[in-house]
Formats: sequence, structure tokens, C-alpha cells
Amino acid sequence: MRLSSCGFTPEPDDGENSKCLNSELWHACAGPLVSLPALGSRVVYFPQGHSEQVASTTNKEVDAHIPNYPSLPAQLICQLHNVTMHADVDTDEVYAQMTLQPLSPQEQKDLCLLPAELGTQSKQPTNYFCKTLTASDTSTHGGFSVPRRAAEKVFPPLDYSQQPPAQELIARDLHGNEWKFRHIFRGQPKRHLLTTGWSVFVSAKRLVAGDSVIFIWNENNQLFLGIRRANRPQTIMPSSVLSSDSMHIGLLAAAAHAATTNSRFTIFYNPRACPAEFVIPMAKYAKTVFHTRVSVGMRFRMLFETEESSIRRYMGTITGISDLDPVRWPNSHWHSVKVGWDESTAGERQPRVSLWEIEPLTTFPMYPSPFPVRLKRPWPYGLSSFPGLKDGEMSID
Amino acid sequence: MRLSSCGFTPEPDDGENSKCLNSELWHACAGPLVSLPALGSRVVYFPQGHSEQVASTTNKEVDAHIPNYPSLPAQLICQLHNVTMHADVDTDEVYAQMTLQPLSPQEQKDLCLLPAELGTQSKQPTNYFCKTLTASDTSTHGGFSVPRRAAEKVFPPLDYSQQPPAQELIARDLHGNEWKFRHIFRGQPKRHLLTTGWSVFVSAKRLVAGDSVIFIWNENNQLFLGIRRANRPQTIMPSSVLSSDSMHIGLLAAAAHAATTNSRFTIFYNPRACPAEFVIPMAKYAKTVFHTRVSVGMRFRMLFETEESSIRRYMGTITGISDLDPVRWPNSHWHSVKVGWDESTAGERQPRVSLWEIEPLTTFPMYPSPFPVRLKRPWPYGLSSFPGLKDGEMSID
DNA sequence: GTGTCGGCCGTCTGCCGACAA
DNA sequence: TTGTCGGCAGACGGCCGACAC
Repeated sequence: MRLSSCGFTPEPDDGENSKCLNSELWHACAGPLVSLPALGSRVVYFPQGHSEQVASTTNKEVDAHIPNYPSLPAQLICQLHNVTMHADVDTDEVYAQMTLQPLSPQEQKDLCLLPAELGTQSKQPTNYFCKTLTASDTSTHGGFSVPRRAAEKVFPPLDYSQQPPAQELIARDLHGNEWKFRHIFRGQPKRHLLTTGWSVFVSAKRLVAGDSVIFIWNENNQLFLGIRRANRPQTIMPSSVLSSDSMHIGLLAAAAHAATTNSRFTIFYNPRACPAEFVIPMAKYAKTVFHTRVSVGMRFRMLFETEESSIRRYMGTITGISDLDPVRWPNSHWHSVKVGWDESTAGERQPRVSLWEIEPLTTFPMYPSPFPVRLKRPWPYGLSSFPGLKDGEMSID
Repeated sequence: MRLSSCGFTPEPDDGENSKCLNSELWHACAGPLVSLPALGSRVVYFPQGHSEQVASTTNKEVDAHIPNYPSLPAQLICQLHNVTMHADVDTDEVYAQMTLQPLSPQEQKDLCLLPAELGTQSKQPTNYFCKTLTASDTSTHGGFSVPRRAAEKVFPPLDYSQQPPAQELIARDLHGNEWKFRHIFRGQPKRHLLTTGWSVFVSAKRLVAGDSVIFIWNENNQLFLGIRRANRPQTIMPSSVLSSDSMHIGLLAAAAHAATTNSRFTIFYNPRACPAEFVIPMAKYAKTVFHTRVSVGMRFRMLFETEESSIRRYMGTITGISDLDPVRWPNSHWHSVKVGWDESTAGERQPRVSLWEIEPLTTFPMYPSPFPVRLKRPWPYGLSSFPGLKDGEMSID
């Protein structure tokens, strides 16, 4: 299994994997809700969330007999030294690598002097389409039926004076590989089809009905294509290398060691496999945790990705605020909000969310201030308590 | 990626992976030099060797900034509570899972009262053959040419009164899947061929010229087949899940935690990817480390696997005895012997070996005794020194 | 003894418009 | 507008002995 990678800051230690992959395409494959924190910015890292990612990819719960790491707080303020986008060469699965460095106590105090950093940088491309493959699309019997609006928006215009109108398309995938397709406009009624070259792509990527393909037409008139596989049943890899217990211990011990020595550590973030982002821009975290008051009974809405790769909002009500794991991770804001969902299909949505994931419908700014995102006092070392909130307000249940 | 597994002791926590895979086939795929320690026996676990396995599978050296684990000795005496054989469902790569429990100080003292345990149990099967696939074997143009002696030894006899003689073979792979082949004896000159069914197998397992197939005919008249892929270039998986640094830290921290609490931990051993076995039967370790005197200049021989999956011996001379990593792993017997090899192709063989891997051509038993494998004195706690050897003898270089 | 090839079918791939949802 | 199908032509899969090393 080799990797394609791209650094916002290509570093010499990237080794042979220094090909730069397309950021727009990566984000299109990652989904509309995924954004990476800005390079050099301050972020909050949640070991709990990281642990959940490993649990979901190894398909194994965290065992109780994993040692405690008292030196590792539930949230770790870090500087983001490096962010690189990657794709698994075998599966084309997208993921990001981040190098984090926990802030020293002095740096944490200096935080209040810094301007607010709002993370999101590269977003979903404009000229793109995403189609879920049908049985006919993936059958060896024929080609790929291109939705009309999609073809007209993202493919170069055809010469309709030809009979039939046709052209050759060349698209690059995440690894920079070129794929050639015959694009033809034919049939009765007329429709756009990809014929020659399509089946090679389908078999090479091992696509099946239900998977999706993404085509992007960027400003430089380049065509890109990516894939998103259906259902994440279990990609899994307990993998014959390391037990899932050791993996859990590994991520915790690595973060704990980095926290005590203020040294860098490296993590992987897999947006398609991960239940929730666990590296949050500092500004986003501070804004919701310190400047938004929530209480039981409050209504909120939250964004979700649809099967068609667009966004929709679900409504819910806050039913409690408490630690998810009071023993191992006391005073953590990770998934500290218990919620109920409005719709009957709500059983599929998680019963706990984090403050920065939701959008309360009524908010009471705690500090009436013209700089709502800026912190008003030095950051407390160790984050064992939170300014402006009494303990009682944090443990409602 | 799902897994097939087999426990010598099927445990309830095996979950859904309780299919039992064939031990003979596993060993045939693992190679003639691989043996697993006996269930329930005492073994010596080497974190260094485990670390090297992770390094070779992630294709990344151990970084210097990994924390030290003072509570983790270079060798850890454990009881082997569970050994299960597995195969990766995607690649058919074989590996073993072991559950180890470090011995308490008291148990280590009691070691001298126990009878010697010599590990090796299941060995290479007798009726089997292994053939490296040719271009013709893997081409879509034809079938599989079976070497004559191999066909006569491991396939059921054909009815040579038929014209041509032919039969249907059914063989099971490591996962228990059945594969059917038409076995026919035809051509001029006559030869054994597998025709119908062969190409399905080749494409399903993604075999290419240079890979090997193994057929086994066991005592119960069952046919099994396995595969061994060519060159291990880099299977690799830094893998979008956990950084290789975290993996290294994970295995060390897991072992350190188990050592301090005398609790169980789980490791994976991948014989095809691993440079050297890192879980050694206690008796084998004690025999070579405490009852064999080696010195610089001594001649020895060592077993290697050939490309045809048989064994050959290479000769060499001991050129030094010293710690491989005196800072991180002082007083370790792991790869403590520096050697030179006789043959000119010796550049490919490792410059360091462990005592239990080699066979000195002249040995001086340290304690003339009718029980050469049994320890003569209580085991020193922590293994920071070794009975009968002065420090000077351990640091020759 | 066995790796590769030319010859020869037969099946399946893959392009087409028809048709219906 | 687009998913699936029947029809059809050509490519490739796959079984055979010939031949050479």
C-alpha cells in the first residue's frame, strides 16, 4: 500500500511521496462538511475523538484495561505545524496527516494576544458533479450515463455540428493518474455517455453500484475525477501489524509524551471513517465553549451530509450536559451535550454532540463585547476549569 | 479487511472470526523456518524485535524522539496464554496473534522448578508442493502446468484408463473457501494441467508471475492450497490510521504497561514481513544464552529459507559481541552477535544475529550437567545481569 | 519434463438505439 | 431525463497439441 500525498508546505522529510495532489478534489471526496484547520494556526486536539477514529477503523471498542495518562488532558491546545492531504493508493480513501505541537504554558497565556484564527480555507469546488453509480453504469454491458446538467456544467462543450458529437476526455485522479474516456452525445432521446475507457476505470477502482464518482472542472480548464465508496461497513484493519489495544495506547502515549515535552507529534485524520473531527480550530472551539451559553431544553440545528453529497440540517433539543466519560476524561467538552432529534429516523443520529458542532437557535453572549471571538482573559493552564462557567452549569444531567 | 482466524484454544472473545483455519497450510505458507511457541509455555518477548517488525511493515525507521520506557526491560519473560493463526482476507498474508502475560517476580523465581519446554509443535506438512508461477501459468491464455512429481505426490491418482485421464479437484484455502479445478493429463509429451477454474483462482487472488502456490494433501485425504507472494517490496500501511511513531510508542507502552501490572497484552507476529522472530521459547533462549559460550572468531552456521521454500545453511564467523542499542536497550541479547558471512553474496545477509538463531560449530557447555536445558539457579529479577557471564565477556567489540 | 506458442472455437465485452419509468 | 434492455460485431478467454530448450 503506497500513498499519494500533498503538503501545503512540502517538507524534505516527505521522502518520495512528494507528488502534490489536488486540494479541490481531496475536499470533494472528503465531503462538504470537512474542513482542515489552517497551517500554523492554533487548534484543540481531543484524544477521545482520536481514539474513536481508531475504534471505528479497527471495529473494536476501547478496552477498559488501557492505562490512564494523567499528563494528558482531555483537550490539548496545539500549534498546527503541518497539514498534508493524502489518498490511499489501493482504495483512494482520502485522509490528512497533521503535525501538532502542544503549546507551552507561556504560549497558552499569550493566546489572548493573538488575533482570532478562523480555520476553513479551501472549500468545495464550484464546477463539479457527483453521481451515484447505477447497475448499468458498473455493468460490463455498457458505459456511464452522464446526467445532462452535469455534463453541460463540467465537461468541455461538444462540437454539435459533428454527427454524433463526441470528444476525448482526460481526467486525473487523486494520485495524478490519467484516465481517458470517450464522451459522446447520442441515442434517442439524446444523452451524454462515457463509453470507451469507462470500464477500465470501473474495474481498476473496483467500483460497484452504489459507489459515487466525482468530476471537477477547475479554473485552469483541467478535469479531475475522484471516487467515494458506498456504505462504510468496515474498512477495518486490525491488520496483522498491531493490536487495536496497542493502537489505542499508542495514540494516547504519543500525545501524552508530546504534552509533557511540548514536542511535535503526528496524527492521521480520516474524514470518511471518523465519527467526528477531533482537531478543532482554536477560535471555533473558544467561540462556542466560552461565548455561547447552552442549557437543557434549548433547541439547536446541526449540519449533516446527505447521500447525494449535499448538506441538510436536522433539528434537535438539548437534553443534558455532562461528561461522556467522567472517569477517564473528566471536564471534557468532547461530546458533552446530550441531545434528542426531531425526526423519527433519529435513531441513526448520535445521542451526543459537541458544542462546536451545533448551532443553538437562541444564544446569550456571555460577555457583551465587540470582539466576541477573542478571549478576554489568559488561558488557564491545564484547562482543568473553564472561565465564566460554574461547575454546576457543566454537570447538568 | 476481514480476517480468518484459528485459535489452538478457541475463546469466546474471538467473536465472529471463529472459523478454524488449517494449521498445516498456515505453516506451509509461513515457511519452513517458522514455528510458534507452544500454548501455555514460557516465552521471552523482545520489544526491540517487535519494533523492527513494525518498522519493516511501515517502512519507516524508529525515530529517536520516542520516549524511553524504563519499566520495560529488553527482554520480558511471559506466559503464552493464547496463540491463534490468521490470514488477511484481502492478501492471504499469514500472521499469528499471541496473548502474553509477563511473569511476576515470584513466578520468575519458580522458573527453575519447571521442566524444560521446547516449543516447536506443528511443522511443515509432508505431502505438499510449492511452485513458483510462470508467465504461462498466470496468463489468461492457458492453465496451470503441474510439475509431474508434484501431481503424483499430492493429487489423488487419475484413472489412466480414461482418454484423456481427468478429474475434478476441490481445494480449500486458508479462509475455508473452496476452489474447483479440472485436473487433466494430456498433451504431447503428456503432462498434468489444471485448466477450468484456474484462471478464476489467479484473478481472485491477484496472482502474478513470480508468486507461488502451495498444494497440500493431508492425512484425511483433504486438499488445501495456499499462496505466497513474491518479493516483499513494501506491503506497507502507514495507512491513514495511526502514524508509525504512534505505532512504535503503542507497542512499547503496551508492553511496559503489561510489565508493570503483570497483565496480559496482545501482539501480532507476521512471519513473512518480520525480519526475525521476537517471541522465543524460554527453553530455547535459556539453552543458547546460558549454556552456550560464544566468542569472537568462533565459526557458526545458520538456517535460511531458499526461494523454493526449502532450507539451506550459510556459514559465518563471529566478529563481535555487543549491544545493538546500548543507550535504549542495554544488556539485551537481541542481535547482540556481530557476524561475517562466508559467501560473496553475503552483503544481503544481516550483519547481526541473536544467539538462538545460530549453531556454533564448537560449544563449551558452561555447566557440565545432565540437565543442560534446565536453569541451575533462580532467575534474576529484571534480567539486568546474567548468571555466569562477566560483564567483560558481554561487551567484546 | 515443462515453458511458450499458433490455432481454433465460444463466450463475453462493449457500442448502438429502443423503450419505459 | 435516464435506467435497462435486445441486438450485434469484434475481442479476448481458454482448451488443444506442436515444438523447443
